[in-house]
Amino acid sequence: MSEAVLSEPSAPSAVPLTRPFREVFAGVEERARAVWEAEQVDRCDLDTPNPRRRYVLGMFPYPSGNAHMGHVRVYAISDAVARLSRFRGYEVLHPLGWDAFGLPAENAAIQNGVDPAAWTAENIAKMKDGQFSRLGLSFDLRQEINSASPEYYQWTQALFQLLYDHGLVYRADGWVNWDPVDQTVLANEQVIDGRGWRSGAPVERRQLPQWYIRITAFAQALWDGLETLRGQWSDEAIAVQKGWIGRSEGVEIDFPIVGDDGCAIKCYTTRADTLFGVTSVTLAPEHPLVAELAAPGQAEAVAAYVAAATGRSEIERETAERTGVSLGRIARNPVTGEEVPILVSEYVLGGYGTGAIMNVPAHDARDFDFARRNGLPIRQVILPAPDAAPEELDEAYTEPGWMTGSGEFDGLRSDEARQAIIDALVARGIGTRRVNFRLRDWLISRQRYWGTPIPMVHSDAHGWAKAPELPVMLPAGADFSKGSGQAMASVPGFVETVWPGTDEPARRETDTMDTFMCSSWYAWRFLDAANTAEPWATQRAEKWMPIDYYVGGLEHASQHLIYFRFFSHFLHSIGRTPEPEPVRHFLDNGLVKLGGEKMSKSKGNVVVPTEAVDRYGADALRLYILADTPLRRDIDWNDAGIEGKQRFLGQIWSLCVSLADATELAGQMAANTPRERAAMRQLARLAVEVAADIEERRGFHNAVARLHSFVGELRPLILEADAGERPLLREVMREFTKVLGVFAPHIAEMLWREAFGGTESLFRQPWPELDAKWLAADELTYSIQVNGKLRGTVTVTADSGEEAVVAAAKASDNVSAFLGDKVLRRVVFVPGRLVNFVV
RNA sequence: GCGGGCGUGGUGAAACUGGUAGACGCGCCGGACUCAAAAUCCGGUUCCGCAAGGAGUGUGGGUUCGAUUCCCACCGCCCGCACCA
Repeated sequence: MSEAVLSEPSAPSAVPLTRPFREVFAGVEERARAVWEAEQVDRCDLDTPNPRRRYVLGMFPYPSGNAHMGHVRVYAISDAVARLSRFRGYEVLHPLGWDAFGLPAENAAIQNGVDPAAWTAENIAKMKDGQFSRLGLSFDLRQEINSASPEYYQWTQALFQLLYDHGLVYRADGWVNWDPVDQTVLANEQVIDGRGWRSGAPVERRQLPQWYIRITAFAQALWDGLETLRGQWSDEAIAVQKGWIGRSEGVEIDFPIVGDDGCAIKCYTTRADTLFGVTSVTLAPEHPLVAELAAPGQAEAVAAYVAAATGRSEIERETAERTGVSLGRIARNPVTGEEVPILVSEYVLGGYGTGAIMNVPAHDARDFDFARRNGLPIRQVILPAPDAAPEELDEAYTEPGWMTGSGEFDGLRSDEARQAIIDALVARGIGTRRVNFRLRDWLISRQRYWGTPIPMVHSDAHGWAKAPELPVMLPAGADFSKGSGQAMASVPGFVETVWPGTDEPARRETDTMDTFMCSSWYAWRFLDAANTAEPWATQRAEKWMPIDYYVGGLEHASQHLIYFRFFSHFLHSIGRTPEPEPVRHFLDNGLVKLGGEKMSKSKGNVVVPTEAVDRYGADALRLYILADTPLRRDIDWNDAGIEGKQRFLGQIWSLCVSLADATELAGQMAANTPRERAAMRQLARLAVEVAADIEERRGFHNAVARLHSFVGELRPLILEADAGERPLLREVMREFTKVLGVFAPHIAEMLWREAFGGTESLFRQPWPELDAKWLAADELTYSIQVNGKLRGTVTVTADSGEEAVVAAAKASDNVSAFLGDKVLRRVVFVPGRLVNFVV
């Protein structure tokens, strides 16, 4: 084998060009990487004066220790964008970092007694040096970050305190999602179908004091910002965000309590048009007035109901029957004056709106069930047609319609009546227009060790204060035997401290932050990873933010991207980043599956990237993973597919090698023969379309298809070329290596140098820019239709006008036969495309 | 239930603003090279038909000279959220 020769970087001419590619690819790739390393080709100048700049970022990985195909897909995409951008004259920031806090490291510590920091460092080394490094990704590792290092998390802590200073952090006693297996509190986004997202255990509800970030302060801004992303984010990604933010417009209505002057229950509704159909008012079990309002005779039943409901898990409550208990009190409908009972039921959510609702069984499916079950009246106030009569309902009528039984509003369309009723309520001071969001504040406390310590101290006398010195170091030597929540407290000397500015005793917070805190601001840290004075210099953010292309899975659209956007909006509001939105183009990629199933170790259906690299090479792997399947769809792994890509690279290899000995072109690329002109046209189109496929159309798979087409067109030209044509064809293939390099950088670099005599890296070269004339064909093929049916084609010179084309079309055999002696009614002429005769 | 995506050959898919449906890949078939095989290369590959021709993008309708693309109704699949009043 030739590896011995190949691995010697000072002997570039030693690449055995005449050997078949599949025998030498490993050496070619190794050598290309050695060259890039030696020449520092992947460096980014963060202070560049170049006005053309691009920030290309793949979501940073969790260092599990094993690179998987999902990583390959993300970085094959980001690297293609990065390399194309460099060719096109941009200074490109394309960094790599590690999302290094999180549960697996801690679980390893608990189970095997290893130090989470050591475990994590080892995994990072494994992934970086043994796995990612073999893919030929153009990262500038001078910007590498590790979110679990004190150099990083001191700034996570500083930003937490900055949020605190702006009133965006608070501590509250609240109902939280408690994961009984992982022994921690979970954010709403981490509860999936009522179960913990990692443990899968049914989540319990507990009331505990926790730290929250007031992301709801930016709910409207986050909602509005989505419209600015249209066309740059997929509709699906925007829809997921909208679902989480969940904006709705409605009205809060006061329902006075009979016999309790001045006390009223506020109910939120988006359906003010149904106000005359209210037959009860229902409070959530968590509603603060429940215990106070319960009539003496009902107090015991109410207390029992509330206790049962609040003790149940989310999943139990969601599937529960629509039971309810009367409080024994009466509310008055503020417009009709009618008296309706007040109940408590667990299907009313305590955390949304006012925690109390008005029940309109006739026009809300849930209220309909509730009324049926609890013997409440059902009163129809909206009819499906203006002349319909109210009738016994089998189910709630929730569509718009025409008003009835609603006093002065009868006969109006319900959507008009809604506004009229709201106006009347507002005018009489018993209602307030109100916008509500589903988005909740972000609970960031975690009863875990392996995370960023929350930099706060507490004293019974003074309450809470920011820890005065950062970082608050995560203490080494934790004892995990009493559970994760106690691990930090177990380290002697950690908890005990003093109240800032005094020598009075105080205690440190022992919770850590949700790891989504780390990933909410990492994009800014890449801009200034070595800064010890501040998390980043503002002028760097001015220069590089927002991210131009952000690559990652759609599964992060609900959590990470909400928090990330929140941080960006906040940072923008205080002048630390130039635009509110952090990401221009979000390239959301699908999964890599095997046999239609998600790859997983437990199923044993994993294709390991390093093994694929061993067998086929990184270039073939990267080319394959971008080919055939559109960006957003899931790939179903297929060995034959990657074999095909290796074969394709072999064809390119031998084709380029066959031209290596042609005379170097002197002067401009001028084409005189038909073969030369054809080659120039192919190259011109390839360069333009591949760039557009990637930058504008997200069509990576179409870009790869174009490479195949190009090679298919060029091969016969090269094989048939005479000696006079070979220099130009050599030059065309030399330019082609740039396009190839976007996807398969190793082979491209080596062909550029070894076959075509490049002296400086391929990736320092400009993108092929050819005269616009090569984009225009000199002949055009028109399709000829008769009555919309294809009857033939005709090829004419490109400068032919309508008359000439129509004449040629009429004359062609097949067409004239179909036209016969029929009367020509109309001729449709589409320039450059077709002629349609209507007879 | 609500929101989003999507239905095209044996298969992954393409068709950018309505204009030659199936580019490109995989597979399959045939051929060359070979004692043979592998590898490689060349050709073919929507369906019916010998052909001329006809049919064809989930189903039914519509708009149009012309519809995979636009509109209406329906069927089916996938994903996300899910008692948000």
